[in-house]
Amino acid sequence: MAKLLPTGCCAPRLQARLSSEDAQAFGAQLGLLGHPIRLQILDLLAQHEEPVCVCDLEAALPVKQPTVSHHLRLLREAGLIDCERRGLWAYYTVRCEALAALRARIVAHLDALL
Amino acid sequence: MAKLLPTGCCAPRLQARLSSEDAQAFGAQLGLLGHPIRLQILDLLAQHEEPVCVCDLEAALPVKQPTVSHHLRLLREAGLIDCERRGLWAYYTVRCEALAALRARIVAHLDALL
DNA sequence: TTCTCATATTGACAACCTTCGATATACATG
DNA sequence: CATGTATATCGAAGGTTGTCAATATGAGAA
Repeated sequence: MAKLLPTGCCAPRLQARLSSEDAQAFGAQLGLLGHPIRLQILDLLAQHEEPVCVCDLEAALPVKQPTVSHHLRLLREAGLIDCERRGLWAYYTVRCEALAALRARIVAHLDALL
Repeated sequence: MAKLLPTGCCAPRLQARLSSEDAQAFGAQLGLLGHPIRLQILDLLAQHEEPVCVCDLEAALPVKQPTVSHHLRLLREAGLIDCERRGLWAYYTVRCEALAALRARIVAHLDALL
């Protein structure tokens, strides 16, 4: 008589609810958020109604200007912040709607795990 | 008379609500969550009441066994999952309380940005 | 004990990320 | 025009992370 459970362990066959593509996309969003400088940038922008310019961000952060610009670019490409040029200066603001949407997505994903 | 605004731009002086240490810690938690394989592992564990063994996870994931073990270890060290050995097999479960606590922390942080 | 199997760990390599100096771009002013 | 300033981009160095083959560990079976 053949063995019924060749591997010996229990489960019938696991299948992911979360596809690799979805996991990739969601993971990328979480990963983008999961960086201390980017978190601090969002925090600095969020605590001021008025747009904040790069030199002020640089002064408040423990990294140099090219690094600030780099993270601002990533946040901008993710749609989480907006940029507006005024003369020499570049002023940034949080895109509240985008952050709220991301928040909702995160909450939904986490709730699916409970 | 001295120039009042040496740099020329507006803001008085920005100060982070979020300290570098807090940003580091919170970023690390988000970063841990922000990986497709780890998201899929949590999803697979969460969708089954009963503990799931490593070989079943491996079969459902697009990476080899040592990589699965590696991510399981990270999740375990973060307190997000529990491990229980039964004979040859190792069975994993999500720690719902820990996930719920993480969820609450994330929601609180994100709400502070809106 | 010896064998086998499931999982963990090690070690090496590759891929990716972060950072910053140097440089480019763009705008204002003289 | 030339000069100065704020920000963006480039390019390279260094560090971290992900992956897997090989090996170790530990438990059950013979």
